[in-house]
Amino acid sequence: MELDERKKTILKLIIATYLETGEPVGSRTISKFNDLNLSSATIRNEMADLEELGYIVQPHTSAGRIPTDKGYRFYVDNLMEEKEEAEVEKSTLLERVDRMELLLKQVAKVLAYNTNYATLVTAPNYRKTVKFIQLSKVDEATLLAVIVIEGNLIKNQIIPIDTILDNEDVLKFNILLNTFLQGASLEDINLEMINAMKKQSGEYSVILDQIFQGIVDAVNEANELEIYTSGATNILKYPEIGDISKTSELLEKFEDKEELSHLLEETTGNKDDFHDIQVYIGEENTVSNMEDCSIVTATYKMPEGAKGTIGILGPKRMDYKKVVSTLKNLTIELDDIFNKRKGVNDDG
Amino acid sequence: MELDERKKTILKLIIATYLETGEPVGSRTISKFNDLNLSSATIRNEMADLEELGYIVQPHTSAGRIPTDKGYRFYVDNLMEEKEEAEVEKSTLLERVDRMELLLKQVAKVLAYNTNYATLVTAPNYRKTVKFIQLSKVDEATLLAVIVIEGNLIKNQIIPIDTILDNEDVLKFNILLNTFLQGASLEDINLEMINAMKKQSGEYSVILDQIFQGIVDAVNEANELEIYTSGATNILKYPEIGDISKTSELLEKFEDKEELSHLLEETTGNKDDFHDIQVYIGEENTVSNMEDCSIVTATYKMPEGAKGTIGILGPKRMDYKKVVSTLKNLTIELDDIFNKRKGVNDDG
DNA sequence: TATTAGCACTCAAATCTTTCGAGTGCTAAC
DNA sequence: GTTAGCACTCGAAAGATTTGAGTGCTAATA
Repeated sequence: MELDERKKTILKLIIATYLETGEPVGSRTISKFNDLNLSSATIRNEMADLEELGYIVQPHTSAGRIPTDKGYRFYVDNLMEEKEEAEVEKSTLLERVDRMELLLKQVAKVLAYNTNYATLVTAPNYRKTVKFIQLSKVDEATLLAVIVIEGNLIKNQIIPIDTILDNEDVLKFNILLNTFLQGASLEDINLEMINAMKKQSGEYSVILDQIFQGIVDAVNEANELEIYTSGATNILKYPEIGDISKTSELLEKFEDKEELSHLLEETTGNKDDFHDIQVYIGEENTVSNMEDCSIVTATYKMPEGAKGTIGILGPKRMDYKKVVSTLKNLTIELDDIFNKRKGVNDDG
Repeated sequence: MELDERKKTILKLIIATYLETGEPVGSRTISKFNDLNLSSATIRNEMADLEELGYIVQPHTSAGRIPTDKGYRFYVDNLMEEKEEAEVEKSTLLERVDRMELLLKQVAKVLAYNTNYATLVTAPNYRKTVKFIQLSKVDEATLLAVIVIEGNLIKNQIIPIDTILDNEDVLKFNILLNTFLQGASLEDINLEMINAMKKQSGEYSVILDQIFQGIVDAVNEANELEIYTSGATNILKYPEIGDISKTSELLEKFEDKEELSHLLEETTGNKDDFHDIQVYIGEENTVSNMEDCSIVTATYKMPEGAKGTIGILGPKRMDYKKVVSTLKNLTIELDDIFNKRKGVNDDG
């Protein structure tokens, strides 16, 4: 059965009211909306239909109705109109920063602050290439390798060495490293390349090994999955999770970046919607312990087609309207930073 | 009234039992300890005395006794004998790391893992001096400043510039910067010094300003209070906090580094005990919302007399024995790393 | 045919009642 | 000084009662 207009209106009112109050919504409450002009009895009949169709459910016999996952889904897809442009306060809290890492951390923080939910942001899946590499002699026994990745992700690595090098040696290494590595993507840096470098340099085989080890370590670190989170403690504010042990599990899960990556990886780039905002409601989340949560994700795009994900984790009874519009604005702002202003990812 | 031996024994048994079970301890329970050979009635009399003296209290009329803050204090100061060396499993989980920052993060983590409490570690209050500074040209419009502080704390700063510099210019700046800044403590880097450098360099006044700005930013960042925390979610496991809103407040407080610094700052270097282990019980904590917590702190020392603090935050009903001995071992290990092995703070 | 008033019914939540038992304090005997 | 014995207390758990929001159904109405 298709939902007729009236059923849609009623369903929308039920869900909107429930989102506000968190209490099961009764027929009387709905019948009070003036523009409807229906008695509670009529609403009851409609509600019975909506329940049969699986959009709402009674937590117990003599209670009002609350939305099911299916109900939320219908609401998000068909009923929820988005906030008027005027209503949405532009955040503009993002400062310009040069380093992608800092920018994304900031995004997570601002978003958590604005929404009062837990937020997570992944770095874009762009092909990370070495922009610049610098080996310096800190003291007789120590080198410092600094690797700047495209997007100004910076990795430092202390390399203890046995052999004493003079400045000229270090300079030579720098030229060697930059010749080979500049512009190379991180995946390119393999044994083969290292061997080629070794061949070219000839001498210093032991120390070269130490240096390469350091650089490989740094590169691996740079290649690690980067997820920035913020507002984890907001999870404690979701009363529907209730049980402290459940909350605790959820919180721990939220701190486990490995787990979070699973949460987000399926989301990136499924559709080609405008900013690809997606909502995962309750059981739609494949990760365990998240049945009582919803996750809203958005995709931001970098000039070369690389994409990253921004996610908001909240209770099912989440202010979808606000979250979606906030995310939309944020991704617009981000795209702006990445593309027009030629900021973070400036190739120079 | 002084506590006689028997009262001490009974108090110790009461507290030890309570630490284990978390339930109020009754006279019958204590009378069952063989080596005591006293009836419950006698214990009751003694308990009445101990209560009058303020060491224990009844949560309600017909319940057993639980320790007061004063009781805990007496236990920690006089009754608790520390764990036998044999019982304590050496952690040895600390890997050698070159960078102070990473080491301290690891300390916090290992400690949280071992104790199941929330932990916090402050960086030592040593006079931070610049060990090495390196300016590099990343691309035409961007410089990268890398500053290595004593202890191998590394700060990176991206400096956007307007003027185009050739490599020789950069080299000149590097020499200039290192000449002035190497060995300088962070406090030394003030306007006066910067002006001196400017005078020496003569030209490029605009770009020098940009560079100095970047370096000052990085230095300020390095000078910021550094506190590393771990195991915050363990707070959720303290049942005595109970209320989720209280727990939540505590958790938020724990994530606020500013607040934490207050918590620890009074502790450093009060006494000159062996590793200066201190216990703050309940109301003894001046920070609000922490009345139901205890904090155990220890001091580690660096060769030049700099000190840092390691703290463990747990419920009042905390395993003081274990925590104190764990902290003792850890500080010994840390002192070992800092002093003997000449690791992290190696002056080269 | 759709809507509604009316009414009996349901059931969670709040409140009160009862029971139970661990633990106490006190007294009198040892 | 120690202990057995006993009356007493009071929280926690379990059960009983009340309340009220909400339902479904039926019969009357427009």
